[in-house]
Amino acid sequence: MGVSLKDIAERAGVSLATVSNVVNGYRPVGERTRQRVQAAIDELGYTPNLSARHLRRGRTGLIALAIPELTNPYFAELAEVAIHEAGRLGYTLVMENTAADHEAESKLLNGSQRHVIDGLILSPVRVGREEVLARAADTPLVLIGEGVHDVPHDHIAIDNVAASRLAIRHLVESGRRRIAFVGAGRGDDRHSAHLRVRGYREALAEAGLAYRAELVAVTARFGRRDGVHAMRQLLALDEPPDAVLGYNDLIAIGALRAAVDAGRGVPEDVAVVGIDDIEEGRFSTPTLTTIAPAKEEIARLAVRRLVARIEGAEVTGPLTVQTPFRLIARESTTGAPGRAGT
Amino acid sequence: MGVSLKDIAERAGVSLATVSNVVNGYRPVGERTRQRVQAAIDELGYTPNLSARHLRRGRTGLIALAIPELTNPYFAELAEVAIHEAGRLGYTLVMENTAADHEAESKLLNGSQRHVIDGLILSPVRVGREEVLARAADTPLVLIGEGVHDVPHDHIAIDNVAASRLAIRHLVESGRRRIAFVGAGRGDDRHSAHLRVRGYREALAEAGLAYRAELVAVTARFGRRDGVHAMRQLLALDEPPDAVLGYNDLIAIGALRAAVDAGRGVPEDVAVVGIDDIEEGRFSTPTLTTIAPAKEEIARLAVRRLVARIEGAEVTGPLTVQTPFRLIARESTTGAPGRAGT
DNA sequence: GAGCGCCTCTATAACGTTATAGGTGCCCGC
DNA sequence: GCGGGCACCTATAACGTTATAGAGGCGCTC
Repeated sequence: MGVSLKDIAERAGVSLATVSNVVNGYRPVGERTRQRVQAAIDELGYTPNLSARHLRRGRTGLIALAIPELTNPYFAELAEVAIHEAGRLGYTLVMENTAADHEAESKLLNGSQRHVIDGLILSPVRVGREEVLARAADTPLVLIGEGVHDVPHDHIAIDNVAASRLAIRHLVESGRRRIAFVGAGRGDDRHSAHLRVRGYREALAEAGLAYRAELVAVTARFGRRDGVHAMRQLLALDEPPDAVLGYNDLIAIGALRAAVDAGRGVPEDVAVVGIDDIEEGRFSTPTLTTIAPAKEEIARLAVRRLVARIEGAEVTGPLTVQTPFRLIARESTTGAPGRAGT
Repeated sequence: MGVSLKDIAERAGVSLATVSNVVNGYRPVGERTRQRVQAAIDELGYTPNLSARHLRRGRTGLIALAIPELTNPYFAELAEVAIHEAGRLGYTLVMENTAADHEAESKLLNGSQRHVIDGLILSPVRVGREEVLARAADTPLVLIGEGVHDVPHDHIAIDNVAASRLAIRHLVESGRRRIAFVGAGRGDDRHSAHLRVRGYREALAEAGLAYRAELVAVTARFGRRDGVHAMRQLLALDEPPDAVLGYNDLIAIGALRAAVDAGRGVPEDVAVVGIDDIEEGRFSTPTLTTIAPAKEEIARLAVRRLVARIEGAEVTGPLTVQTPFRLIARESTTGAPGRAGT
């Protein structure tokens, strides 16, 4: 169907191997021949057949980014950078949607797609340390976000405990005393929700504030809807919170909206902080104070690490990389009317 | 490296071809042999090498979904469905981010990735009818959204003129008289922005309202930020609008926020409507009235059509399919405080 | 001026599949 | 008991690429 190396070889009057060398630069080719071959390539419009190349090379040029949900803007933003970076390095990124489903994560991990992808970037939610350790596939794996620690794989994440602490400190400094956490996980120690709760507790202790179990709301998932439900219950308490840290921005936005529904002023009656710095929070009413992780850095680093492993490069430095983050104070805690979009 | 057909063949004591037939069911295989082969497959953990299969079959099993931006929730929601549907049909979906860039769209269209993907779903923004007609690649193409018409390719979209009209009619019925449109395109007739402006004009005419050029705001792009900027200028007019239709929900949300910044009440002073029904609008303050296209249907249909073309199936029915849409009235036009999330 | 090495280039064998053309053995009908 | 047909299976040639081994020509050294 398409134009193949053979066609070019015939046209240019050289051997197959020479054309291949012109295309790949694996072996040097004489200047005159190179030009003749290049001319033939341009004329016939040759593009390499990647299936054949991959078969021969034993690689597919595909890497997968597996995230729990694409409709969470945090992951969409991450994916956008990752796609670009992968392309830059000559790889094609395929998105896998685990939907926070245990089986889906497990399947990806164990490479039911064995021959399809050269490597996997996984944001684990349900899958645990043991499963990662017991992983059968032989392709490189890079973990992003929290969930699994102490495994022999690259791992890019922020320090969730510290991030959470920073958020709480901000609330304490602005005079808040009854601070709630919305979006705690269901029991599993490994999930980042757990780490963020830990940071919350540590920061409360630092500030000399008591930890109250009724102010920590567990949610089934981590969307806006969950934030709304949890916040409604918190606001119905005899002593409702005067501030809330959401597990992520989506939950915080849900909490924000629930507060409005209940007739509470944000931040006068209750301040709200999220984590992720999704664009939505820069335009919400009020705009959302948040902890901003270096998303671009996370995505880029993950892709680069993975590709380096695939290509067998010597990767120096530790397996686990903690990327920076910072607090961005906006209306939902400061009250100072800001300009939207900043 | 991996386990190949050959290994299975040796283990089961049959020929290569037989194993292939067990795997693919191309030719019938005796029950006893089938079981022996299947046992070997299970024992050794065989998975087909897709590169080889694709080389042989001339297909890659990959289809691409090219959208202008993944961080627009509308497209993220679309992509999520498309990924799932593609997987169901045995294809892997790769996301291409055109960033609304002309060159990127053109490259994809003309298959600089010729051998990589079996088909393309494109949401065209910059590329025009002529370019689609002149397309060099021989792989099937399905267009989604507006932008290009009257081309010999499948095309899935809503009737933008009608959608826009419906939105305006809703505003007129609630007593609005100075209705603005935010997010008109820059001059190119083909973009859906143009069609939505047309629907806007038609509906105004129907209602006996005059069309005023100063109420149609052109924006460079279609994000929240653009909505904010355009709305600021509209509100600075001597006679500011009492209602706004945004090109999409993101623009509408920007407009909403700009109105709040300017101290205007929504919807008392100015009503706001968007198009897309992204989840964000169900939790914003106020919640956003919008035109909801049948996103799932669009994504599913696009993938199915494409796969049908790739597999050479007879596709009946017209090339262009218009999918349904409906108006969802929320606080930003009704004022009636709703419950968030609906 | 013969030998050696280098620089180009070629021939060819994989990589793991699938499809085509053929080959068994067995049962059936005559 | 023998040819024909069928059901099942095998051998093998592609698909387009890359890597390996090696062949030819030319200049350099001694």
